[in-house]
Amino acid sequence: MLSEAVEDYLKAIYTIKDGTNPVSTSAIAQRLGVAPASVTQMLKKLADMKPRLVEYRRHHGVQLTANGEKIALEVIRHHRLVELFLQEALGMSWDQVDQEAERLEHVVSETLADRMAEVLGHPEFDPHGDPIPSKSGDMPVGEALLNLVHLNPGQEAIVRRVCDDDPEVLRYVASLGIIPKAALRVIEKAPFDGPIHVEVAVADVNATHALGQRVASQVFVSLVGNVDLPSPT
Amino acid sequence: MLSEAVEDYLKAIYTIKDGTNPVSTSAIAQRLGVAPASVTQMLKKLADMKPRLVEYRRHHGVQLTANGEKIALEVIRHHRLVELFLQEALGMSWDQVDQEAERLEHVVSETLADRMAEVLGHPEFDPHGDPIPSKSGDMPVGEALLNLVHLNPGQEAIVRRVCDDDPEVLRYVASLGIIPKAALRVIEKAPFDGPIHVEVAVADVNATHALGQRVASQVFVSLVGNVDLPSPT
DNA sequence: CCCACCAATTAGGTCTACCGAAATTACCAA
DNA sequence: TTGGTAATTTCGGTAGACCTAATTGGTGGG
Repeated sequence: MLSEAVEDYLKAIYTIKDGTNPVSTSAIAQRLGVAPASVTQMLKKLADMKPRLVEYRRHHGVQLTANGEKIALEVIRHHRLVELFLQEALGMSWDQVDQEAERLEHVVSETLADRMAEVLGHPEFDPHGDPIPSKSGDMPVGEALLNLVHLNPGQEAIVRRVCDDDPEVLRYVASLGIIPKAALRVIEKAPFDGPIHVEVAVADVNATHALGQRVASQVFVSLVGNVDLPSPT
Repeated sequence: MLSEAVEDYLKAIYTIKDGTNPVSTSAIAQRLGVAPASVTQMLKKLADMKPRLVEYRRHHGVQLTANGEKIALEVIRHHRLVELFLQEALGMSWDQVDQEAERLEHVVSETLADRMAEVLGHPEFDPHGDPIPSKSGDMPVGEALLNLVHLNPGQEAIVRRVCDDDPEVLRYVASLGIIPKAALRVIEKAPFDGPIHVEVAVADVNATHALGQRVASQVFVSLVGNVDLPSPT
């Protein structure tokens, strides 16, 4: 059995990586809230494990090996299944489930994860809209998503994902009706990174809200219907 | 937050203790599967914690303080709620839930435990018949229980608890219909610690089984109806 | 009343995962 | 080509929890 620390590092590397570029020591340190020196040490250990979990070149970052990625996906699968289960089966709010899952992901057995997946009907997305890897390690691919801050007035979209980093933000946007599957339309977008006014349908009533940049940038959507104004950057 | 090790020691002390006698170092060592030296070291630490968790006198064993007992009960509550939840909500078999709960008990938050208790209807006993402490730390008291090996031929009883130490045994006795609430009657008891023949009602059909001492001693019952033969030891 | 024996403790060491400070490396820019 | 700088790594240490081996303490049998 791998330690929690190892699982956390693999997960961090997986979620940070963008394309095939190696991931930097400092990015991992920041993500995990540890000192860069600790990361270097751990990366050396991961690169030396019997089944090599990462490809590591000093001063050039790391990449997961196939083995490492497999484990990262298992941890992520557990995390997201737990999140969804806590919400669906136990009625916990979506701003609580992430931190709970952060601890549970390491101790949930494979058979327990399978039971949850079964009960939930082998779901593809967690409460925040993040994809849940299948048992075989395949990530469901949704449509390409746009950040809400990049929409222009008049555009209509469906909320697909809300970044789960900040529980406060989650609670706030949920109170506005901004959760995955919700429909919204951009009414107005103030210049100079000003607030974005969006109209959201909540219980048959449309309400408009002004979202600051900080909040809007956490929301990802897919466009729907007619795309009015192509964005001039 | 207390470490898992601390929680495990407190739980062990609580479950080992009998009456008000101090618990011995070696008993704890055996229960936790660690060396006695490790226990001594940990007991000193527990006795020195800001809120004292145990009363410890060198060479004379330990006792939990009120604080220590409170924490032990919380851990046990989490453990048993998890066990029951895994069985009820996820259909896991009763021989699997203990080891799963062993890991989950340390990472389940208070609010998650409360949600489970709520969903389960504030249950008083776990799948093996062990009492689940209330949130305020009260242990439900059932009837006084007898070990199955002490019953005499002709006596009828209800199974109340099966010791959860050995999953194999759990699986075996469950296959015989011996689970909490099941009714049974002792048919015959071979001398010299020989097998005990019991009749168990399973799905309207009565079947009799011969249980060895090892197995029977794990089963606890409460007598029902007329007590025929008082036991001559 | 003493001693031997067993339980318990002390002493010294390992392993994991952290840290801060000091040294090193990569890389860009003049 | 040569710095300078920021990112990384090395180095020496800490804390927790465990171990083995050696020692000490309590106590029941003689």
